Amino acid sequence: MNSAASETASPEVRTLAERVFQQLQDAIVRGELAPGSKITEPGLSRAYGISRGPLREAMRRLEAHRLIERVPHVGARVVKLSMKELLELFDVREALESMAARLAAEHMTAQEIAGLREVLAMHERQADLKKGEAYYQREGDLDFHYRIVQGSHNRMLVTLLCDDLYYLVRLYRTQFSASGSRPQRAFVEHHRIVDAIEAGDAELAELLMRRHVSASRTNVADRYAATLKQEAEATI
Amino acid sequence: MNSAASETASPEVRTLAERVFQQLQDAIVRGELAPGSKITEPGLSRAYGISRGPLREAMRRLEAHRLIERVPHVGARVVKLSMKELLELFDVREALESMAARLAAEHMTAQEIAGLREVLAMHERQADLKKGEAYYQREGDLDFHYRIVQGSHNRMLVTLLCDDLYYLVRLYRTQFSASGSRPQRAFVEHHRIVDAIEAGDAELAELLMRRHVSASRTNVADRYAATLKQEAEATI
DNA sequence: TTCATGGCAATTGTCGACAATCAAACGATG
DNA sequence: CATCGTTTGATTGTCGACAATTGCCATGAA
Repeated sequence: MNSAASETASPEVRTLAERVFQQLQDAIVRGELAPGSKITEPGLSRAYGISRGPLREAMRRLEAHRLIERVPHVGARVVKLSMKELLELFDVREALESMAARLAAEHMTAQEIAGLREVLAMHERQADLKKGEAYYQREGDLDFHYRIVQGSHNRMLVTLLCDDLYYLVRLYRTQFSASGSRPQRAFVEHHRIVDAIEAGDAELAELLMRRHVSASRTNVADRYAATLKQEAEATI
Repeated sequence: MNSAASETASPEVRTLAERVFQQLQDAIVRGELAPGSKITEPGLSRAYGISRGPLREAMRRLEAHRLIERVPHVGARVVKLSMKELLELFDVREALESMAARLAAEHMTAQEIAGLREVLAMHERQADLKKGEAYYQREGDLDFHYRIVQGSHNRMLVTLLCDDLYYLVRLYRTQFSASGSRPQRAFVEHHRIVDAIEAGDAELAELLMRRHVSASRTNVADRYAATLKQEAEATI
């Protein structure tokens, strides 16, 4: 099939619009394009060395994924998540991911469950080695949730969460420079969720995932409140 | 502001791409474009009298809304919902709408609740007058759910359900020529949900909505199974 | 008859240019 | 000096044309 492993890397990025879409998506999620900053078509066109045609299609897709906001005849800017919208996102995640956990408990294969345990073990190892570095762990956290969603075997759910919402979650982590937060408790909760899934206890898996996401939500909200308070004290 | 009420009707369809997007969306949902049929850019370009540029952007948006499926360098065709995907859609709706009901019970204003009761009363009147005609009722059913989602005051939830998934629901109703189905029970369930919302009982509202959507799901599945059986007998 | 191969037509992807629209800078006027 | 209208500059929306890729069809060989 493929003689070498180089080439254009990704599996099927046949079109320019597709490639520049992924590049822009990455740039936004990684914070290289500042949130709220205005992006112009001629500017990006020059920066990426392509015409405005494919670029506009890429921007349409970014808009559909809620990574940029467009106003007709005015322009587009990178989304700037407010705390309100972030909490909204958590509500949606709570609803969808608890459903995903329920379906995962019903449909996940033994092989998929084994892979899930593997991920969990790797997290534990990392937590032992470098206790401070929360970055890898956070990426791994997303990987954990990712696998459960995939385990639901519900294509629509997978698309919604993995293709749409998870990019927003990652975007939040860069925009709010989300620090680690409660690793031990999260580990325990993850373990219990996997146990429930392995036991085929759909109701329990759903309940635990719901609590897990909800706890994460309140944790974020508390942290944000603390940050606000801290800023207020600093300006006194 | 506006001297006459004619013009191009819709409030802010300033761009050609926006207009043709809505027209295509309507045509697909209403079944005028057969499901599974291939749509070509030159064809639609001629049919709607516009260039391929705006048309491609409209098609990108249709793809993002899962109303058409595109393959690079090959073409696009109108989605053809399978029963599996339809049941998946119901699972997602169950998760999101139960959450919406919970939030609605917490955040809906007295005015919004009054509007909801109005919708319910209108349904009852219609059910009394023309008992057979289920079409209006089905549209009204969507209106009922629509208002509760809006009442959640969660913008992300509103976008997901009203802008994305409800078009798929309507598409299913045309593609499967979904007949009325269980009007009385649905009425009762609707009433109880509104009661719970008005009482501010979030947990109950969530539970009732979950059951409501779930019951609708099993109803659809049963009907489909009956249809399959009927077809099998016809071919004997 | 069936399968492989080559060419051909159609469609998609991409580009550059023109027209419509908006935002801000500038100047005029009360 | 503030406010409003005008003008200018840039950006977005739209269009037609060219290049690249795909699928089909005919032709020929096994």
